[in-house]
Amino acid sequence: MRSKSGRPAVLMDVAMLAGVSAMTVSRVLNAPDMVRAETRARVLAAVRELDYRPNQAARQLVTGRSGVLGVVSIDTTLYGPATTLYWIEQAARHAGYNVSIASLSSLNRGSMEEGVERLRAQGVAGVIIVAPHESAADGLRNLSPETPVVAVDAGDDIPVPVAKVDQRAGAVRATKHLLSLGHETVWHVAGPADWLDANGRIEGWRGVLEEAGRPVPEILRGDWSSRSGYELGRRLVAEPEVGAVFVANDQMALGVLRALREAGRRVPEDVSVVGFDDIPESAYFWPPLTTVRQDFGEVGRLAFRLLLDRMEGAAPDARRLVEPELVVRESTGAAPRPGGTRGRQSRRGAKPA
Amino acid sequence: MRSKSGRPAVLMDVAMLAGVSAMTVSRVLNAPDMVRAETRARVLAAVRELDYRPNQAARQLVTGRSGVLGVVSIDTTLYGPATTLYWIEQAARHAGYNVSIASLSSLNRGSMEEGVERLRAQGVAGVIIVAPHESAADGLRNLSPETPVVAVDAGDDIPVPVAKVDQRAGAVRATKHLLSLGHETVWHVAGPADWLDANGRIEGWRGVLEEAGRPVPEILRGDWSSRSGYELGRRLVAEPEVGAVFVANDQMALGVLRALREAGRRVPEDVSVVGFDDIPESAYFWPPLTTVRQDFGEVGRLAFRLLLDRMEGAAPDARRLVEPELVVRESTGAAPRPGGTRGRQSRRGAKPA
DNA sequence: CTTCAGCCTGTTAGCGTTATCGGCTAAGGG
DNA sequence: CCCTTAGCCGATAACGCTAACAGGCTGAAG
Repeated sequence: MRSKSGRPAVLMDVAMLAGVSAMTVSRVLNAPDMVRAETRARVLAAVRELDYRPNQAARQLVTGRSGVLGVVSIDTTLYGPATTLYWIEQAARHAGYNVSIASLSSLNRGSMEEGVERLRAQGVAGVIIVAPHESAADGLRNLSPETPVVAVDAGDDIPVPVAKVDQRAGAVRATKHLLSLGHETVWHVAGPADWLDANGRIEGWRGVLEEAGRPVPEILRGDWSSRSGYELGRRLVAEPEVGAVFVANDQMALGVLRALREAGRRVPEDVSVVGFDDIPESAYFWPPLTTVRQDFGEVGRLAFRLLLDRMEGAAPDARRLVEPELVVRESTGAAPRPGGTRGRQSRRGAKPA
Repeated sequence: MRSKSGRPAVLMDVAMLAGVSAMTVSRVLNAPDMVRAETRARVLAAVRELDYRPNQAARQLVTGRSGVLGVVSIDTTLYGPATTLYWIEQAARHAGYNVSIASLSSLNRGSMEEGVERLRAQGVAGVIIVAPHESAADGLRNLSPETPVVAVDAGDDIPVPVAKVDQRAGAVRATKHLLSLGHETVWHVAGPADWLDANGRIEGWRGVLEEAGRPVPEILRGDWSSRSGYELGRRLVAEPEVGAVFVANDQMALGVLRALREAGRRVPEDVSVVGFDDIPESAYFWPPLTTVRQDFGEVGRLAFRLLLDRMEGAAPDARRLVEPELVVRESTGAAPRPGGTRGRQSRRGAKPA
């Protein structure tokens, strides 16, 4: 039943209906054990009768707790950030928190700080930052410490706890996989220069090649999009000796696959390709893509746990890594035997218009 | 400069530093014209000096306005909802609103109402619902009208304004395109039964076929995933007469393409395929996918505008459609001439293991 | 019977902000 | 010269809730 008068019921209305004081109603809601069962039942009945909902603003004003946490994020349209955000929200809800978001449309020097500021003005209890950029890391450094903050996929040199996938380890696995297949070296289509993820993958890839004493080809820079993967792929097919490519995400890998096919290079017979992320579609690429799976869900949950620790004033050391996993499908295969029977002809110009 | 004592500055601190009353400070912040320029300057200086930030909870408590709006959404991991959410947030921010989210993990009868409830308890000024399900529509019907609510992609028979893409029109375009290419009829791989989008697309598709007097093949139900598209695609290749397929989203279309290729059916020579959504990757499928573009950004902005109207008590009639657009790429082509020279051999069993 | 502890409930006083009204000053009109 | 008006500012009282303390009641111990 709705409130009798127009306006929604407040604590006092419930108290009067139940014949108790306002304080008792408050207690029933916040510390039920402290009130006698019979009284409690009467109050609860009144609550239902009036369809009473506590006013969060008033509660927050007096307790200082808002029960809301903020997520500032870059481009939640991308699969990774979107998935991370989703799982943060799930975890937060189960712990009784609501989440407010601030999406950054661009990432110039101050926009991240401004996002945090907006959330803080809202009175959030804590903030999770999903903006794996170098420049975001900059912004993080001069953040006032009043509000607990944790970051997702940020660098190691920032003053807040970080939940991240071990990008380097993922790249290492991808590169070693390719080497173990007999390829002499591995080309790399990387993400944008200011993305930490992109750089972590470069480091892992380069490390393996150097350690194995292999030549390190020049990096090709993409922007995560299939379009850029395609364009870079066309540059790759111009080099007949390219036999293995590690692409920094699955979308770009899709573009690379297409460029390869258009040039008449077979995958994996002529060229092996590894992606990164394991988006749900990549198992249905042609051929199904070997890639490195990132568990974004785990990252989201971990980030939330770190924030919770932080908000409860727990040890601030926690800074953990989520392990990525190589999932081998059909886009990688043994290197063609050098000088083998099957000529590695570069069919330049065979590309259909 | 931070506040001198530990705790953050409040209105009164500013007032004392500026030598005015609290009320004057409040006015400077909310109605600057009402205070003399010289006083205003003094107050503003004090605000900066103390790094004063108004307490939103207190403000909300007294004004009743929160400046926050809520979005309840199903699976923000999907491209459509994620993009819509992103643009809602952009629009909201520019209008000075913050946004809180409530993601639904499942959509049983009450979960949507519960999501709205959670947001309302937070004191949001309005709610946008992104949950294009039949069951969501049910939940919408018995929503108390205290908080303004608008929906995205909902049915026409619900009591709130709706911003949506004209799914039917999109399906009509896709189907007519296929028919105009000479195909006798068009198969349809649909989305889940309780998704309104899925049903709108079915209606458009069926309408065109019936109007043209063509046979209406049985619908194949998927779940939006590439995996389901693949499985359904394998059912399709078992029918040699399938020459044109309209798939309800691009991810499933990817799966269908793969099943077709595995069975040795060429696209578009043997089978034409049209998708829906135009995700960024679909231009790089093999072959590039003909599809129907939905402007999710426009939908998000429109939804926000409708909500704003609603919150300001404007006319509640506004219920507008965003037009989808057919983008023709290379996955559709002329139907093979019936009984033509090029045998339409169904190479069942040619699928590589 | 008194006393004291322990449980339950009520009273009071804010939390930080804005609405409302009223007062003060200075300028303008009669 | 007084009265009005406009412009600016201050005092006070909410907004709805909870923290902290102050009782009242019960039953058991002395």
